[in-house]
Amino acid sequence: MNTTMKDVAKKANVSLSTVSRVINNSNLVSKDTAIKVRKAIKELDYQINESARALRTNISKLIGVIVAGMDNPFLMKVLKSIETEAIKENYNIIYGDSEGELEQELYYINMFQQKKIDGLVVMTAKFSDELIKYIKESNIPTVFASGHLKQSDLPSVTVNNVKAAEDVSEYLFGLDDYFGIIRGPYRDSVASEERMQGVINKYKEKNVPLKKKYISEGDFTFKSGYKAAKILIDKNKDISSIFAFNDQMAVGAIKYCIDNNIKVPDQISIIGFDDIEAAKYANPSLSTVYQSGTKLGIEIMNILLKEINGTQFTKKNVFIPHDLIIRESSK
Amino acid sequence: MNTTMKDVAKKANVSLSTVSRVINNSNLVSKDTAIKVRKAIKELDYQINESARALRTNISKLIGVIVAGMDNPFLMKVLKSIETEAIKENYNIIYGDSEGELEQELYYINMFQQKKIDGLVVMTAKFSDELIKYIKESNIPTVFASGHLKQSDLPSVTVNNVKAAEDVSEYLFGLDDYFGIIRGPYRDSVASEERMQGVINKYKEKNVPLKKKYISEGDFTFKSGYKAAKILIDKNKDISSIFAFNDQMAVGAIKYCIDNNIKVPDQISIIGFDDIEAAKYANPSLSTVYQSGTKLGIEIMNILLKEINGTQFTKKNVFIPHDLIIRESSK
DNA sequence: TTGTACGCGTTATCAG
DNA sequence: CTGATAACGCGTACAA
Repeated sequence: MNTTMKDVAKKANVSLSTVSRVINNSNLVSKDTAIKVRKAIKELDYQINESARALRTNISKLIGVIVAGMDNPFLMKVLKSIETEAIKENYNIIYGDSEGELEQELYYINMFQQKKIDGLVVMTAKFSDELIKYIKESNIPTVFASGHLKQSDLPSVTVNNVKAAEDVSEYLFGLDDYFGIIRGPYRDSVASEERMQGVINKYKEKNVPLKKKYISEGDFTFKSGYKAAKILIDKNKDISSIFAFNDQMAVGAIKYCIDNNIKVPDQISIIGFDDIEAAKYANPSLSTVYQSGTKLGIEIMNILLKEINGTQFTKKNVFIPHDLIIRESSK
Repeated sequence: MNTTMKDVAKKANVSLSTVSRVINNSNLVSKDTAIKVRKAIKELDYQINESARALRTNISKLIGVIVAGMDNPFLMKVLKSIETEAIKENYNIIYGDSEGELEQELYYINMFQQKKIDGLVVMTAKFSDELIKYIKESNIPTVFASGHLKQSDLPSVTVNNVKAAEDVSEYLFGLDDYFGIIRGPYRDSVASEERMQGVINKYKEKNVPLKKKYISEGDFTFKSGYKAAKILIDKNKDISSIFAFNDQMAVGAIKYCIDNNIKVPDQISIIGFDDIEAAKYANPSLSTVYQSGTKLGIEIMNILLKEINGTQFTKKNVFIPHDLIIRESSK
C-alpha cells in the first residue's frame, strides 16, 4: 500500500502532527526533528495524498479552464502558458472545450465544481448572461479572457480588440476607400464583436458607409475564411483589401485568392489577427495583429492567483499589448 | 457552506448510506426512496465532493497527460480528442508539457501521482529507460503514444511510423535517385527514429547509399525546417525532393525555397508528416502523411480505460491508419 | 431494503 | 516546540 504520514511518523519517532508541520513548512518545529522527519520521508519515498489534503482544506490545487475551440493555435499557446504559470504555484490545469456551447460550458463548470477547483479561466466565445450568473453564484474565483465584460465586475484580460481593429482599419484606409471584413460568428463571439466595433468606429470616423456587402462571416477556421473570401470578392468586384478576424481565416482567404489567380498583395491585401506561428511562414507571409499568448496566460494566472489568495488587485480589466505587423500579404 | 450528503439525508428523511446508494445507482434501494432522495438532491442543489470520494475510493477520475511540445497542432488535436473521450467516462485531464526534458517528465508524473491520477498518457519525445522504469514502478495504468516500445511490454498506440516513412520514400524514389531528409532531433525522438528507420529501409531496398549530407536535423518547428532546408540545398546542388518529418518543418522548408526563388514543386518536391489543418491551406498546399489525431486520441483512451478497469485487451501495440496525400508541393 | 459505525489521510485545535 | 484528538465528506461492511 501507499506510505502515509503515519508511517513517516512511526519511522521518525514523532507524532502525526509533527510530520504534517514539517511537510507544510511550519516554523513551529525544531531543526533537528525537521531533519529527522525529512529523512524518513525520503527513505519511505512518501508522497502527499492530495485527495485527503483537499478534503480537509477545501483546496484542490486544480484550476479549470474552459476554451471554445482547441484547434486554434493561439488558444493553445495561452493554454500552455497558463499551465506553465500554474505549475509554478503547484496548480494543475483541467480543461474542457465547450465548442462555444453554453450547455457544454455549464456542464464543465459543474464537473469542475465537484473536483473543487480553486479557480476558473473562461476563454469561451460568448459571455451569456446565464453563464455569468452561474459563475457568480458558484463563487469560484474566475478570470475571463476572450473579451471584456461591460455588464459585470468580473475580472478579464485580453488584447484591446477594439483598438487593435481600429489600428488595422486605419492602416487599410490608407490603401483604399474601403475594405472587406471576414468577421467571426454573428452575435456569438465577444472577440469578434469587439473587433467589429473597432472597424465600425473607423468607418464612422472616415465617414465611409459600412455596407453590408463588405462584411462576410466566418467561424475562425481556414475553410470558413476561404469561403468568406469568395463571397466578399464576388460581391465587391473592386475590393482591394480584406481584414480577417483571425489568422486562420486570413490564410484561408489567401488560399482562395491564389486558387483563383488573384495576386496577394498586388490585387488584394489581406490582414489577419493573432500572429500565430504559421503566419510568418505563410506564403505570402501574413500581415497580422500580433498579441502574445504567453503574456496573456501569464496575466490571466497573475490575476487569478491574486483572486484565489484574496490579495488585492487594482486593475480588474487588463489589456495585453498588440502590434500591427505588416508582412507580405498586404501593401 | 456546501451542502453534503448529510443535508440530503436529513431532508429526505433517510440515512447517509441510502443517499450514497442512490448517488451510486445501487439497486439496493427502493424506487420510492430513490425518488425521494433525488428530489432532495435537486432541491438542495447537492454536488458530489470528489475529494472526499477520491480519498475514500482511491479513484480520482483524473487522467494525466504528458506531452512534448504543445505548439504542435497535431498534438493538440490528440489532446482534444483524449479529453473528449475522457469526459464521456467522467474523467478530467490534467496535462504537462515536458518539452522533452526527462526531469520535467518525472516532475509531472510525481505531481500527478500526488493527485492520484487513475491513468497516464505519455506523448513525449523520448522513452528513456529511466522514464519507463519510473512509470512501471508507479503502477499507474499507462499508454504511450509517440512510438512503439520494443524494450517493454507497456501498451502503445501510434501511426506506423516505419511503414509511413517507407511509403513516402517509395514515392520519392519514383521522382529521383535520392531525396533529402529533414528529421527530428538526433537520438531524442522515437517518432523521428522510427521514421528514419523507414527511410533507411527504402534506401537499402533501392540499393542507394544514404549519404550523410542527405540528412539534416530539425526540431519539429517551422524555423528549424527553414534552416534545415537551407543546409540540405546548399550541400546537395542537384537535390530535387525533401521529406520533412512533420508538417511544420515542411512548411518552413517551402518558405525557404520560395524566399530563394526555388520553385516548389517544379525544382523541389516537399513532403511533410501529420497533415495538420494548415497543410491543406499552405501555398503550395502540402503533400504529407495523413494521420488522424482524433482517432489516435480515441484509441489511446480506449486502451487506457481498459487498463484502468482491468478489462482484458488483446493488442498491446496498436497502429492507427495513415495515408500518403499528394498535394501541390510535390510532383 | 435500510441504517449504524468505521476509516480513508490530512489538517487544525487545543493542551501540555 | 510537540502530541492527542477531532473533524473534512464519503463508501462499505455489517447488522437489523
